[in-house]
Amino acid sequence: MNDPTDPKCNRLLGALTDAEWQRWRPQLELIDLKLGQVLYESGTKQSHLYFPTSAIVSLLYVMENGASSQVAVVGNEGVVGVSQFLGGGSTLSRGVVQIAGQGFRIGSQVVRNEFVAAGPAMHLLLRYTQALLTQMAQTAVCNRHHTLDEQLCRWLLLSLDRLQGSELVMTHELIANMLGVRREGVTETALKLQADGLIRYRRGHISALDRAGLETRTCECYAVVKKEYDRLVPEERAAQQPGNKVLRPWPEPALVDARMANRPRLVCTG
Amino acid sequence: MNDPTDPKCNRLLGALTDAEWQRWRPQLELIDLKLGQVLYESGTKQSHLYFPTSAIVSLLYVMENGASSQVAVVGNEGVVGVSQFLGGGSTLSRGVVQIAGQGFRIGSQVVRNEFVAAGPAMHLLLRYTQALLTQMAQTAVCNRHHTLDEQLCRWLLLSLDRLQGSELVMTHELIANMLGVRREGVTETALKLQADGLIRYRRGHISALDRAGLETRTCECYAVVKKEYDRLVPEERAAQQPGNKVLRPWPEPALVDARMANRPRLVCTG
DNA sequence: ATTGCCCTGTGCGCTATCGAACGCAAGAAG
DNA sequence: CTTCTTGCGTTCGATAGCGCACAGGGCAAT
Repeated sequence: MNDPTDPKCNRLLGALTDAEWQRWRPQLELIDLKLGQVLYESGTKQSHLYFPTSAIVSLLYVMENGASSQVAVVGNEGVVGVSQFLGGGSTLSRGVVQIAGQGFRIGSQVVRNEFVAAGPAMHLLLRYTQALLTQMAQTAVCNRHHTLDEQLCRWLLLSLDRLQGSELVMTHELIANMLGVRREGVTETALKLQADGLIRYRRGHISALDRAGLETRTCECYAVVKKEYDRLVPEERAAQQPGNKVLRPWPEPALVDARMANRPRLVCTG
Repeated sequence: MNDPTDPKCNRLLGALTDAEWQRWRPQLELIDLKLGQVLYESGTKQSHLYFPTSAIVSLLYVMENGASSQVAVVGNEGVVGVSQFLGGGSTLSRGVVQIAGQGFRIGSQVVRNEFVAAGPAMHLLLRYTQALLTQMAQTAVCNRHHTLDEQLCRWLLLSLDRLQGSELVMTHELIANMLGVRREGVTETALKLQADGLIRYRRGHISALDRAGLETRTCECYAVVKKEYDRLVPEERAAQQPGNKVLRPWPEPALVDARMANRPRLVCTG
């Protein structure tokens, strides 16, 4: 914990077995992490993983309107860039140095090598795990920045996607528990949606009448998460068709551009 | 997507290679998932993973005061119980059936077998990933339910933990960006903390004077996440000491009991 | 048919947070 | 030294969501 130029004071590097340590050691680079430095950008390829020793890194989500929220913080107990070994290659957050200091970086490939022994099922499950991470992070940001109206629409759409049919058995009270809000708030919003012909409900049954309408009312969170699931978890049986690579490491250019657009809120001073 | 008794209509099961499918198939059990059924409880050992086909499962966080929030939703695109293969064994959320339907379950060991080929470094990284998941989930809940005062204390403590020394270089504006709140809100709260002698600051430098005091002012989220990190990521070089098992799959009984206490908010009807 | 429960609609006061605006002063730059 | 940037303190009105309380009505069990 004391000498930031000693890799072992990162808790993960310090916990490696001797054999692994010998493999990794020659590849580790000591680097200075400057305040505001961006270690990776949302949706872009990353070439290294970062193990902070004395620095602290924030994982930030930045929304379309420029508002941001931290979803996690990484210091000497962790590593920045889990998407490198989970298999997604990129992730939708941004890694920013919050407290200047030092750390070590290592080429992604070195770490990926520790994962090659396992089969495709494991990699599939890990990509799913990354999608789950994305969903949780987006939930955190959504809870912070979006209105109940938007969130209810998001929730309805998420549920409808996982359903055949368009009716769900669900009371306002239960929805309120899930969203973490008051029951009355759900009632009020649901009334608005019903008045506008988007949904209809009766005592514990909600029917979606106008899916497209719901999509216009929800926040970006819905589409962002859905897109990431589609990227990370193969559609239907695509994975079994010959020539269809299971691992598609980078997102579509459109997504990258969209999220790169609103970058300079925390400036890169390094 | 159509026949809920066909395992392949779960997107993950459907994406398995033939060899894996043959291994898993005999172990898969079709089960009915009833509304409100609890698939796993916060902090407890889980024996199976669940692959929904027509059912939908909510991952809920329940707080000490009984308030709850969904942090993710799992349908036929995913699996419930990632902590089984990430290595933590348990997780701090609760899995509740949100829409009744069907799904398949499989013994945890079958899935874990897909992970045995890899070395300890991979398992270490995966346990860290689970800790990261926990942090994100807790952030989501905290954003929903806790006051700015509590959250600022949490943020300060999280940063202090990852720092040597007790001064951080940080402006109110930057903190506001991280927490996703207004700068004025941070100023106001910081003033209160300073008036009470917990911190002191001057133009971009914040010093913690009374750590214990900060801990009494923060929400449960801080301690919960810290405890989970300590459980999942080995302290210092403990992992290299002979006889010290790296994998400690279950949490301390105290934690289990505390989180079991406030269970019956979504009742188990099944 | 009656009873009773649970879901929904509504109203009211309260608080935390927002959004915008402005003044001040510390400290860096010249 | 002066000047300028940047970070902090404060105010004010607006608003979203909270907590509570209660009334009405659908639905099921008896």
